[in-house]
Amino acid sequence: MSDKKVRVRFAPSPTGPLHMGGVRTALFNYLFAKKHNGEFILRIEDTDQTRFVPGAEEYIIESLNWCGLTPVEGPGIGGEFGPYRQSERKDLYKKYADQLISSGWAYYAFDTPEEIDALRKEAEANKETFSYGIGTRENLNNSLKLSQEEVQQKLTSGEAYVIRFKMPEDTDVTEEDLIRGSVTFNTTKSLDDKVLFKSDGMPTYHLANVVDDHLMKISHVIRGEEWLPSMPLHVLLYKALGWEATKPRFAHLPLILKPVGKGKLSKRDGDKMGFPVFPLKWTDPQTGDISRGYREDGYFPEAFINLLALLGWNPGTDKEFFSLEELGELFSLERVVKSGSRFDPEKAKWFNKHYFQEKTVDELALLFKPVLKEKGVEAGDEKIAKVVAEIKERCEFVSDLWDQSYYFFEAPESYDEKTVSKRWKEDTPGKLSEISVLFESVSDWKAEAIKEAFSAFMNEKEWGFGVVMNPLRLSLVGGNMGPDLFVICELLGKEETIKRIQLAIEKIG
RNA sequence: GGCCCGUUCGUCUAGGGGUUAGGACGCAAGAUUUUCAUUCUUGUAGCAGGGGUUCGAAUCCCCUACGGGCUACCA
Repeated sequence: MSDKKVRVRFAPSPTGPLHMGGVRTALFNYLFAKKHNGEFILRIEDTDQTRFVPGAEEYIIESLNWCGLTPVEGPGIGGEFGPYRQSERKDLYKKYADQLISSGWAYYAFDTPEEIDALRKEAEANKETFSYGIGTRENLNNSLKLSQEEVQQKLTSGEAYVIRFKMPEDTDVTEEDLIRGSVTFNTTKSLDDKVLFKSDGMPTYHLANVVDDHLMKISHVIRGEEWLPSMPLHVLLYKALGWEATKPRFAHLPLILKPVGKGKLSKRDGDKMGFPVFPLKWTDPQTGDISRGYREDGYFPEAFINLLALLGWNPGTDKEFFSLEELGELFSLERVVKSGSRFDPEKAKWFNKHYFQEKTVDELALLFKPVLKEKGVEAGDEKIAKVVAEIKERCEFVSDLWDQSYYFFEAPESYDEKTVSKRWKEDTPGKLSEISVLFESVSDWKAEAIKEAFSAFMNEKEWGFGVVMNPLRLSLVGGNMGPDLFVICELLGKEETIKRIQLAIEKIG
């Protein structure tokens, strides 16, 4: 490996919200940079103006920020290799395309999209695939076939053209992938003459990405496996442009697959199975469709990062929880697995639960307050903290806090039917009435004291604890959930506890 | 179809010639909690198939099957 400074880039296209697979690509780039004291750069690849989606770039940047993957150079940040939006670099690419033409590595092609489409359809009808390149280019409408005069005439008359790469014949292109090892492609067998420069004056991804990586001194190209088939084209482009000596190293990451079924993870899977596939909530500006996000679903960014890091990478130890900083110290491309990973939403929850449990009661109480406000509940900080302390361990998301504790803030409106039929006997109302009388007499309303009084009373009456405790819980909570019964009594307060017992006797009967 | 990449418990993975094939999620059972959850313990389950190479193959090679990606004037 060369000893030049490590500079990596995350280069998304602003065509919509960033997929969690994209976030993982960004993460691995970021970690690789951290590991090697290098630089992590954001570059927006917006060479296709027809696919521009308003808000997508902002979404990408906000997502990276939420995850803590902050670039050192990029749009809105600056840097000495800017601009970092390809649309703003438009004027820069043409000269490289021209250079390739004069050196014989590329040519003008005047075929219209309709003509190519027709050829494609024709081939399809014969169960063949049309490929513009070796074997077909000599018979098409381009500067290889046409005379110099004809080409010149078309050019000066302003006829639309594209510039295509002239793929050399029968050449084996071998390149070392940092994850997969040596990969070889034969040009004649698998490569066509890709368009480098479009008729609208913009470069395609292939040209822009090679030119920018070179100009931005990118040392390592770390991207998804879907780019592996175009690696030989890019390698050849570096050669054709005379940049072989400083060509970056390549690493192609395995894909994230659907939890069940075939194929890579898509937006639909999330909708279908009830988990987010995007880091942040996204509202489609065209259709108004809403896609849920990890952030809005209550995941902590550290959990999201942790689960993403372990999807396709592991440190070779049994350790499973890592901070972003730890990951930056441990990461290596050698330990990235080669095969695609199925995403498991259950394990994602487990990661969040871990980080949830690691939060202090005060931190969680702070997160809980806005939820309470939204529910129209007024409660003092002290009570909120006490409640959170009691129910924390049975929650894995901030949203669970309310589900597990609403009865501390408002009396149950209904009683769980199963619990009623199982625990509420004929003599229950009578027993509970006696308990409420007993509670009236408890002067020191603390869990310990209540329990003591209750136990003494139960022993004196020779009643079974379960026979009374369960319906009592039902009266206070509305179900069979919650922490220690006497703690609930204490937090509810004497008056409210007795009120709820009487309410349950009335309502259940 | 063509090209390329891949294949260890249901899932994420360790292991890279000699291992009782290890861990985690999930699931199940037990313990504990006079209740629910937590927690703890135990269990469950895997080298895609077939040929080689070798004293010995999950591990190296080949074939097959299966999975995945790409095959646009999209990235």
